[in-house]
Amino acid sequence: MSNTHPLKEQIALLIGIALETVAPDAPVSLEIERPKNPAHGDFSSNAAMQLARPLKRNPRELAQLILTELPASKLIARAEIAGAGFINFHLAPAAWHGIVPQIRSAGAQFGRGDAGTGHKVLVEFVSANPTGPLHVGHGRQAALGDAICNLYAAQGWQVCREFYYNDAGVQIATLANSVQARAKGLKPGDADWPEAAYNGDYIADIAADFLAKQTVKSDDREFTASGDVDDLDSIRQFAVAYLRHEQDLDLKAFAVRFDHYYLESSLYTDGRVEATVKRLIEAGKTYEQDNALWLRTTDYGDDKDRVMKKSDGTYTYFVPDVAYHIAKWERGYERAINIQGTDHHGTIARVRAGLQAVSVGIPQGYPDYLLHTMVRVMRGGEEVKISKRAGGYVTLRDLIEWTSKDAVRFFLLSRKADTEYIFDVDLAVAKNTDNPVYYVQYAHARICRVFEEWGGMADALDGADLAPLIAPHELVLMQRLAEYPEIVATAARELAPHLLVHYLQMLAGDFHAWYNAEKFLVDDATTKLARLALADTTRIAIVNGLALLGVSAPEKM
RNA sequence: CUGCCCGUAGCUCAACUGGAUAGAGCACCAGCCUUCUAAGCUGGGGGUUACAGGUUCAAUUCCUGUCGGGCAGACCA
Repeated sequence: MSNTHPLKEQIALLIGIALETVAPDAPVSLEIERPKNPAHGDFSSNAAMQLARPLKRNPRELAQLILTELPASKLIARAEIAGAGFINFHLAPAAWHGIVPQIRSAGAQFGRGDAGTGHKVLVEFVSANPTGPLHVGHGRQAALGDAICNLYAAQGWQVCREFYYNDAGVQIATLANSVQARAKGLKPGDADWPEAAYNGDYIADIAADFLAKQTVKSDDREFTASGDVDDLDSIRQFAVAYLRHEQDLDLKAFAVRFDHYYLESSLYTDGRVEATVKRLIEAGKTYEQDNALWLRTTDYGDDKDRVMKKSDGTYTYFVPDVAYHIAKWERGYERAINIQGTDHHGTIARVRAGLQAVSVGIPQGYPDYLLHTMVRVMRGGEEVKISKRAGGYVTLRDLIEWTSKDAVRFFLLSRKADTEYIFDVDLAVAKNTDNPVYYVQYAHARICRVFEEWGGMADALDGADLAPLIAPHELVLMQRLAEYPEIVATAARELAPHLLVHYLQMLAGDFHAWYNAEKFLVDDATTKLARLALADTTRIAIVNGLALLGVSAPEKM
């Protein structure tokens, strides 16, 4: 199964043959479009307009020549010239019927492609430091990251889902101090409470478990508390393990899993940071000034040079970041995608500069970044800003508990990453057409209900005569279904799952309209089987599409 | 002050990366249930694509400038 439009390619082929005669030497980028206006046919080509200038001829005349040379095909009902020189193709209904058995035999494979076979991609997302529960922004990352991984896997890529975190920096020290203060019985606001501290209630929970000498186990570590309030190292390790476990629970509730956790501290212990600095110095891209070591990031388009090694001898944060990305490259990931908040955009230029400066063959745009904006939460007409668990922010788990995993995923994926999103909790739990996730799932449930009512075996639909499928609603639906593989491919390429969300809403809309206009389980057996086959095709696209988004497709609602 | 992102119907967003008359949903108005889920569907009004130039057969899309919003701009992470 390819990831292109099943019919578009065939039309392009026909035009290509005609062009060999009309304009054998002129370079034309053969793009077949699907016109927005149905009157303009099913497909259209602007080849004649592109050729008008190089050939110095009237585009409509060229279009006529192309039409004359176009090989005959059963697919095309008629082709005509329109507007400034568009060639519009109206397809025969039988051409659309062809996609139904094609999709049904592909089944779960429908929409998958092999463009990425043999290639490895690493997607880094969430990457929250273990200093508190995941908030809604992490939720947006988790939804985006998981969907993008699914989309790439659907194109044949070998995907690694990676969670990177700082387990030893300033913030972890703050965490340890906060837990220690709680363990000593202090509370936020007390005179001795540390100035830089985390104030959420969860800190008190950690302190209590630490004193009780509990053991905590997370996906990537396990630790038993010493219970000694003066043992800051034990407190730190316990708190990190505790919060990693909390985050695991958050991720589990969201049905997101990671293949690998990567620790910033490991970059120091395994010598990668030192090695990176050495490489940069040897490449002549550094200089010393004011007792600090600087990297000439301005050679690679950055605004100003950046300090790598501070005058106190420690490294700035982007040095391990560069070392980490060299490691990604050396691990064989020819493509790396980082999903982060827009507040990180300042780091892009310097990380890429560092990767270029080491000259180890890393391509210029490595890694890719997908930056997302803030999520605000509305409930009962008011913005929700605080939560019981975390204090200052709404957590991912709050949101899932108020609504559902499916709604949170679908909603957070429904907008381009770079637009701000307002999450409407009331809408997410609504059981009506206003709620887009419900609308799509409901279409699926309706199809399942029809099949239950029918009671036959899906196999009976193989080879069904599809000639009765000529109603406008049916043609629209088949046209929509044929677009699915392209949508998946584009959503992957553009790192834009919202395209798929949008598509599924359109598909569900087409189905609901058809369902309302025609009864499927009619007396005429041929018509009945044809309609059931098309409904089954729709079911496949909805199930496959929702699966890529990490959203379930219930059979009953 | 500088850099990046954004600006499309009253609201929330699309627009196949330069195509034809800029599309959906919400809200508003008018309709549709002896029917496989009305938990749904059909129709209608609503736009100088922030503004001004430019590039070309064609601009919401690309370039320049202006205005408005978001995020950054430490030897912080």
